[in-house]
Amino acid sequence: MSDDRRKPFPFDVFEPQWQQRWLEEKIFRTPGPGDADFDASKPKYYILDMFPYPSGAGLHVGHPEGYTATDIIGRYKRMNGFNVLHPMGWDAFGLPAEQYAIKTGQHPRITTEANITNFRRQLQALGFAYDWDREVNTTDPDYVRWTQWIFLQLYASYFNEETGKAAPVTELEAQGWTPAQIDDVRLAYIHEAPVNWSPDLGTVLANEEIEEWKAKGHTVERRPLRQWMLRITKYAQRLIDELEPLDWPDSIKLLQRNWIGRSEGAEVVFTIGSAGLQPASKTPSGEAAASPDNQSLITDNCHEVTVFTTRPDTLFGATYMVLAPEHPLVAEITSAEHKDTVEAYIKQCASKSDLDRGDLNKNKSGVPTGAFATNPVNGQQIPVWIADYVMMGYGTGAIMAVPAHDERDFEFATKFELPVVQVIDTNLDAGGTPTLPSTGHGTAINSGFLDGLKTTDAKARMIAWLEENNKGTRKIQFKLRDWLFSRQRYWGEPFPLLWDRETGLHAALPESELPLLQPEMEDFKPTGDPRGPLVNATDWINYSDQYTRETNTMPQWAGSCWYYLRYCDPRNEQRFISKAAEHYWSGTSSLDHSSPIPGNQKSTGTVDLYIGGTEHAVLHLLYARFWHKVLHDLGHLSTSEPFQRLVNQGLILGEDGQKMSKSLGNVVNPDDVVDNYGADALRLYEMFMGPLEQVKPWQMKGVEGVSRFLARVWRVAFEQNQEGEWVTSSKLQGNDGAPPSTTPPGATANSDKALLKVLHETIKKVGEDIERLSFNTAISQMMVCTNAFTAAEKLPTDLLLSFLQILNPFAPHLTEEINKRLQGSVGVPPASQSGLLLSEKPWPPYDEQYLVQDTIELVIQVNGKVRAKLTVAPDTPKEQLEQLARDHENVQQHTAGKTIRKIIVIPGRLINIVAN
RNA sequence: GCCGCCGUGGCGGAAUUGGUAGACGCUGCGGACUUAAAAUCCGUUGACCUCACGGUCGUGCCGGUUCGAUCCCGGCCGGCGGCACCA
Repeated sequence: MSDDRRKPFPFDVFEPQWQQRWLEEKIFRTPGPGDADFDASKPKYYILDMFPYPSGAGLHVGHPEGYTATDIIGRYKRMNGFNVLHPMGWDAFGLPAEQYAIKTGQHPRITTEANITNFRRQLQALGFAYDWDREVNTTDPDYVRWTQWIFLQLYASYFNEETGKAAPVTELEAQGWTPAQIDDVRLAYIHEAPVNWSPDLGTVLANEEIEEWKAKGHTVERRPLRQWMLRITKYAQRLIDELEPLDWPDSIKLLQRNWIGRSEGAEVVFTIGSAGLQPASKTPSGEAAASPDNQSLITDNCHEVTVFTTRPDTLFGATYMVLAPEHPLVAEITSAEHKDTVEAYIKQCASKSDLDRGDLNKNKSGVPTGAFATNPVNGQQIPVWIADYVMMGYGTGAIMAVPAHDERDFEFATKFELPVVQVIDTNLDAGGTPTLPSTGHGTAINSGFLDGLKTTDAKARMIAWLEENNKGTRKIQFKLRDWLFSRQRYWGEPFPLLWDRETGLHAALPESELPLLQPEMEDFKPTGDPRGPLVNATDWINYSDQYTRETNTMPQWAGSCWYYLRYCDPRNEQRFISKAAEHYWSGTSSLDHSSPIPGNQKSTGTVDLYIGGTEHAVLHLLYARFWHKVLHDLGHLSTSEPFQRLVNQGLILGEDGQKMSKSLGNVVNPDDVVDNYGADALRLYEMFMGPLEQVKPWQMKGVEGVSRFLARVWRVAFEQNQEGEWVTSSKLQGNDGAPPSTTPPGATANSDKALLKVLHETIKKVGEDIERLSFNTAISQMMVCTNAFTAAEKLPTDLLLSFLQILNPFAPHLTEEINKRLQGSVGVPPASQSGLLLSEKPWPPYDEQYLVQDTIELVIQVNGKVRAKLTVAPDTPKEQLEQLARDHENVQQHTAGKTIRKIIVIPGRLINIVAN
């Protein structure tokens, strides 16, 4: 087919040429501290994309959305004198590569390399101004080395409760702590607990990952295993508090806060009579003196159980107690007559999948243990049940049930006919019987010394009472759990740890032996052995006569937790990042100049602007913050947060308004769009679709629209001659002999004045719109300007050159090509004189003098409705405007028979006549 | 169920501080150029009434504040996202 004829301008020829030149001449190389051409006096701007996982499917149109946005901002900041760090890399470890390798028998390194090559080609075909010299790959041995080094920092640290910071465990050694005691506080520790084991994947998964893999059809079950954990819970409070000053969307902050799930309340200690005992005649036991945290056996017939509650003020309303089926005390307190039903129930719960346990929450189940607990506040004997609506993983795995004021307890109490005692009056004035359960605040009743107190005061009073009487303590509880950090995979960073064959103790691999890479293996299929496939690498495991190697590997999150740091100093062999690079790119070096960019003034976070999808709102962004804080505490980083400003791009839907998916056949391939319309058109369309953060559907007709716009820009500069060749447009007017300048000349003719006005309005608006990430309106304004240029009979070339300069960040290929082709004609100096590319030139200033208007249009309203329009000089006095408005024919018609009460004049906008 | 976000023409969207609703683009319609088509260019395109001047309605629905509300407040309806027995 006549493919060439369809191309409205020869993007297929010049786009690859420019991409090649940018690469070969390293136009977008970013010098940093230590480089000969580094200028430390320049302000820095660090703009970051969420690096992709290089899947076999290649780039998706969702990728270039965020990448184009950052590219525009990066190029714009560069033109404004910033030293811009805008890097790209690969999050290349991961289960899909390993699964694919198992299926095809090819080593994951080979497929990963092939995928990266494809991704790099696709990104380079879009003309992004990355500094490819800083490319980072998480599977690269030089990168793995420092991931493992950072893990060893965590391993060798503990959380000092007094300072609220991480510190080396050597401090504790000096204080005479034993190895076992130290292992109890390490930020990286080994723990045996029920985990999410996937038999067909042959690995454990983090809680956060379960859904993703289940959705892909894999099974996940609970199974107790020994796993490496990271003590992120120690940072729960700081992860909440230090979120506050960040320039992140409120919705994402909220998501993180909810995920961390802070609850204030109290722990309350109940005593439970031993198995078989019937409720004793009221004997409030006051002699328990053990720590409330310690649910230990006190005597042969007496146990203590601690519960967590956010409503200690309702303690008088606790009518029964529930333990999680997995609670360690269940077996001990269960009476002989209930033993069979309790054991059967526990078994039934264990076989339930997580899904069932969640789905069936409408229908509560449980069985009594036969034991009774003593309510510490009134000595009442209350029955102890077990039920799976109480979970072992949160709080203490036991609750006091207050059915009158908790929906779940109420439902349970109703089903099993347990007593309900109201202790909060939520509508004192109304007087009627309140509908229970009532979970709101109110006034305490039936509550002894709390009666009459408002909920907030009652809580405080009860906590004070509990603490005075050693029956409980104030407690802050978090939903966040420690991070399950080990995986039973081949394609991940091995843990740099050793096990002593004799003592069974673990130890760090010496730093000098990093990186520790996986051994070459033929077969890394899941073995069913929960130690993972590396267990089969017998030579590799045998470290020495004394030590064997740890066989677990790290999760994919490990590499993405710190990649933004490595970009600052990617080839450093001495450290994960040099001090100088860290300080400069974090904006904390003394050389850093105060900058007018809001995000650059405070140095809370290293990266000035981070753009990516919402899918990482909690996991990656929480993990990276945690690692950053540990490294900060240990003195390795000067900032306390990684990402100062965060923006989430909205999902791009298919043309049918549904999420793109292979099964729906609505997936748009970026390569096809580039082939048919060019890279500039794809970039521009993705920015023109709508606001960056919004979810929006793809429309191929819209791509054609922006392609037409680019063609119009091209035809402002060029026209086709008889032979069909593109030659300089006859409308372009060089200012003969006058020296070329970066700013347009003043108005030389009346016809130029309107063009100058629209150009300078455009320069102003596009700059402002880039700053506020409103790319769609910036493009809209550039279309307005182009339409004016197209309509003009004659156009001074300087105006076009200024326009190309501001369009360059959006459509870099087209603009460079036009600029180059115009050199040496129509008043443009030859390339030999001004060799700079547009991308290397400064952003043009706009001139206020061209923006002033001779006349303005005012709207005249009568009672808020537009009745007339008025064209006047901008400085027309108010009195005159009022008179003009009154005199207007149409206004008089609408005010006839009415009295004018008031005239409101909004300068430059409107006049509103209030009449009735 | 709880928390959060969003509802504007036939479609994507604009209106930046409460001040002309619908910029810009797509689609549709009419025209120019062409033997014809494509491409390009010009005009038009919220609904309704009117020959016209002009008028009425209109930003999910109902109400409020205001000279004036897409924007602020209260109550509903619908869609999307997150969490999901978190005590």
